[in-house]
Amino acid sequence: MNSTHVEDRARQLAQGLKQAGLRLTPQRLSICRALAERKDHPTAQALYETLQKSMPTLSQATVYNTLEALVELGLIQDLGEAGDGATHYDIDPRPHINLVCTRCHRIVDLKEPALDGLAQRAAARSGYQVLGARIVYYGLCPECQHTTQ
Amino acid sequence: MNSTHVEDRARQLAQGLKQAGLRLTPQRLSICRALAERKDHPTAQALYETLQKSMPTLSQATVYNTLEALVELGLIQDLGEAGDGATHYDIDPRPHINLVCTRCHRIVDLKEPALDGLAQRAAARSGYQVLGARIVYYGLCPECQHTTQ
DNA sequence: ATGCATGCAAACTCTTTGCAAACGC
DNA sequence: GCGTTTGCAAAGAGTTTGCATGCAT
Repeated sequence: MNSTHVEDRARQLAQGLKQAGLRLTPQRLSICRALAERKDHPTAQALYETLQKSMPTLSQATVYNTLEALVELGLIQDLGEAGDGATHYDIDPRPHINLVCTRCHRIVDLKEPALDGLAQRAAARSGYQVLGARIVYYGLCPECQHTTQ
Repeated sequence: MNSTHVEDRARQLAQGLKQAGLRLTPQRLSICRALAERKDHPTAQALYETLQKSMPTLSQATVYNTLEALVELGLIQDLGEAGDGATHYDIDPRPHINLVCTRCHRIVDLKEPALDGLAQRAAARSGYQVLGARIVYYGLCPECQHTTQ
């Protein structure tokens, strides 16, 4: 997870958008770069606030639109909300478990081999065309278990 | 899934609330019964609208509060939103796959033995106290795959 | 040059909140 | 009777929308 890796990932996301026929605007590039730099599971608002520092005219709509496009392309995951009412995104599109703390709203990833191929099997059994996954367990993180409130 | 089963399930939910120290109000009983009768994965609003016919003074807050209590007790599942912006609930709390159609917003359940014990293993590996799950694949249902829009 | 994308701000919808009245236990 | 729960309505927050302007290709 060095800076080269971050740049590669940003390029992957941007290339994905381009190959889908979307234009590579400075805003979209910035969003892809911001996503690749993130080590957490940001919300649209969090990305917007971060990006606004270097791009004051950026609008929320652009952030939401770009995230939606990336999700539909399967390049990032839409994790739903984490107890804070806002949708969180996962930069890693590979199937894995997301552990959400409903108290501090932090999310950690967990590699889980049992999930490999599960989406394909589910698709075959149900007839659904599966476009994305949301494998989330929610509860309390180790830290929040030991706090009174 | 006959009417006896529905009544049993409603009683289970109500008993769960009672054992948690919550009072068995007519509103809560109605919500439990409405949940047990459902064969789909309703939103809070959908339940509210259904219940309002027989209980005109019921407030949205009560529906939201009761659903939140049932989720925290692990009696029902909070599936997050299904592409329509509203949170859907699953009456069945056992671990299984939920297939969400992002076009018609229908949700189907899929039994999946690979999920058994997964929550416990994830909890052990991560230190999280796991209180609930949200195992969702989203995509297009067989019907919506064959519609132009 | 063409038409997709952006910015802006208002609108929309789901959900939550506060407080007085009602009622389960 | 006590303390929780409800109802009501307004507030709150995340997200979406519409349209004129701007820019990637």
